[in-house]
Amino acid sequence: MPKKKTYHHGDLKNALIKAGVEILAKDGMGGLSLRKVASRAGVSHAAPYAHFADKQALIAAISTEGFRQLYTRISSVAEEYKNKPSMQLIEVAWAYVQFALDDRDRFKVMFSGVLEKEKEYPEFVEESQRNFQLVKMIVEANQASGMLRSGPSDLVALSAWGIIHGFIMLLLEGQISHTVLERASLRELVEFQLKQIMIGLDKESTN
Amino acid sequence: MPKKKTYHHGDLKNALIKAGVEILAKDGMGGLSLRKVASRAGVSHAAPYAHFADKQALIAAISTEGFRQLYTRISSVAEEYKNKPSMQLIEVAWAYVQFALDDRDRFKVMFSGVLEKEKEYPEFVEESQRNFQLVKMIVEANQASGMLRSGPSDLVALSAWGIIHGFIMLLLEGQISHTVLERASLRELVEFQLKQIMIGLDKESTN
DNA sequence: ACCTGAACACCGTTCAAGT
DNA sequence: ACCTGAACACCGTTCAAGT
Repeated sequence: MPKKKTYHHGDLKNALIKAGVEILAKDGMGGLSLRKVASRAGVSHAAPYAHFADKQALIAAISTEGFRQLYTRISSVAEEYKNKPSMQLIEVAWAYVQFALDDRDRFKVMFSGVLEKEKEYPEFVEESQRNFQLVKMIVEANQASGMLRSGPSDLVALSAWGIIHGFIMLLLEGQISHTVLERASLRELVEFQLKQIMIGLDKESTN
Repeated sequence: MPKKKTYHHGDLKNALIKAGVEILAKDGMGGLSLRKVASRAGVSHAAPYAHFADKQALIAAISTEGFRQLYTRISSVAEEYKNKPSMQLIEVAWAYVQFALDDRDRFKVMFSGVLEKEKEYPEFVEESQRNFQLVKMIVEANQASGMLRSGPSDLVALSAWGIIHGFIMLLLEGQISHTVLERASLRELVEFQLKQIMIGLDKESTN
């Protein structure tokens, strides 16, 4: 018979990332321990150290993988609405909000400073920059189609990203007041936020 | 002679909050342990449990105290620029940014979901809502003086807060690209962000 | 090369006991 | 009422050893 299994996995490294994402979704950041991740992947508590220098390195890998998925989703929505300039920005923003809501704790890990010394993880930095470049390109397309004011595209991209990112952060933190959330759907709130920086939309859109 | 000291403190509860803030500033969230806080306050590791149900309760108290200080700073700046409508919003936003930068890790604790089940801490909820009400009032004053578009003041307040909050979060997370940070000062970036939602400022302000 | 089991220092939390 | 010291379960990390 063939050698069946080397020890446990062909690819423990990715199995650990996957286990980490699952634990994050179930138990949140407070419940994410390296020992639990190892156990869920079916190996001893010391096995992860063959693939990750420490807990931070696993968190970096989880974040990096998250950025890859975010890029895929955002770029496919941007492509889909390429010929509908009036909707593209809003749909992209909405996809970003959904990404955050789909997996709140992974989003927090990516953006809330759980990962310290992020500079030490070049893949993490690269993936996060790739996402910003994408936003910048989308902003440039929206400036060309007259949906956004002209101006340095990286600064305008920062505004657009910031306004949606701030909204999500306040939302995830439960900082958005009850009365606001009762009056409008999340989708409407996102549109209202974004329309603040879009051109020719000085009318109120929500009451 | 008088009884000298009961055991150690007259007010261990506040001494623990203070010790927690100090450890947070020095060692960050990862270095904040209840045992270290107790030790810094000069008591045994079990003493905090006489004043806080658990570690989360101490974190809630630290956050609540942070919101109190934030309110004090924001409202005093708003008062100071009450008769200078063109500067008020920018100065308030700048004070918010400085508050975050002064004590990055405390800010993260307040806004990055380290505190789970925040609903269980009524003082925390109350202080955070008090801050939002303040922003709303400032927005209303700015609408009255023609600096901000009309519209439901709570939604506009959410936009203004969101855009600055998003900027800070991206900044603290190191997500703002090198090239952007080289071209403009933080102060200029904050102004650029805010001018996106202010009236009659369609010109570019930064190059 | 990849994984295990024992070991160490540290942590959150509980509890009986002391004043 | 306020605090201590011992105890327990859990955690991150290291290391000698096994295949």
